[in-house]
Amino acid sequence: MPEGHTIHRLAADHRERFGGRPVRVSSPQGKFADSAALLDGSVLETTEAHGKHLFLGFPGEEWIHIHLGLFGKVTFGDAPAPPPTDTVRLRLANPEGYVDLRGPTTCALVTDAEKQAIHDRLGPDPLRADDDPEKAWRRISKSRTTIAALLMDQKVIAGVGNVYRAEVLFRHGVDPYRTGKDLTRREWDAIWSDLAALMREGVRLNRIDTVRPEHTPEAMGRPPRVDDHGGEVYVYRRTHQPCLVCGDEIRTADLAARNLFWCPGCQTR
DNA sequence: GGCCCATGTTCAT
DNA sequence: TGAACCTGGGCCT
Repeated sequence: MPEGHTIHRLAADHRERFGGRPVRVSSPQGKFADSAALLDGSVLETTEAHGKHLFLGFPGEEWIHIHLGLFGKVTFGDAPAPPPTDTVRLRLANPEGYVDLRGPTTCALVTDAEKQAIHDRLGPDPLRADDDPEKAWRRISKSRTTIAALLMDQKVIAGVGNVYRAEVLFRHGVDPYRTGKDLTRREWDAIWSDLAALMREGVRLNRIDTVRPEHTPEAMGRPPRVDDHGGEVYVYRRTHQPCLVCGDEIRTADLAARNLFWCPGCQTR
């Protein structure tokens, strides 16, 4: 379930449960074993998220760099920690609890300079208070690529994934196939601030909800429904279902090897 | 048990 | 553009 909100939430949860104290570090699965041994028993000093990248900071400006990819999962639990299964890439533990990381694309020990290089190649993140949407606008406003593809490009904007991409375009009535060049400054500003608000709410609730109160099935006089991925959304994975707002059939298409979802009735701008 | 799919990214062609 | 990588859940037989 990894879009940017998940990673920012993980940064906060790791800090709260393990920050400021020594942690046991291990890699039952083995791929991170050498680095785990180096860090074992040292203090987790800080945590940070940028887009979908998570950083756990240890003394000596050493960081565990984690990227969940499509499959990565994190499980927190209270002590006593159960014996780890053989897919646990990283386990952190202290007397109160543990956290297991499975299936990440990346789990590596990096230096401060290597961490900085990662920040440098990422675009601004709506969840990082000091990040500047202007940086993203400079690229978008010059690009002939579709806005749907640009929103997924982490060099342009960091943290947006397939769900937020689909949902924010719906909420602004924007046709996903319009190009970056064609977007107005006003539209971009509205999209950025909406993403910041939606994703902040995503961090708080640890799920993606994008449906405005006036469009919930209850408010629209329709039967209640449950999305199969934990949040309430307008278009993501709702192919062939009627749009909550206009009733048109939600469409899907392949775009750059990812599934795109949109409502042809609402997204006409 | 096997097959398909997924909120992601990188590398080879 | 396609394959590869990392894992688990759902659905099929």
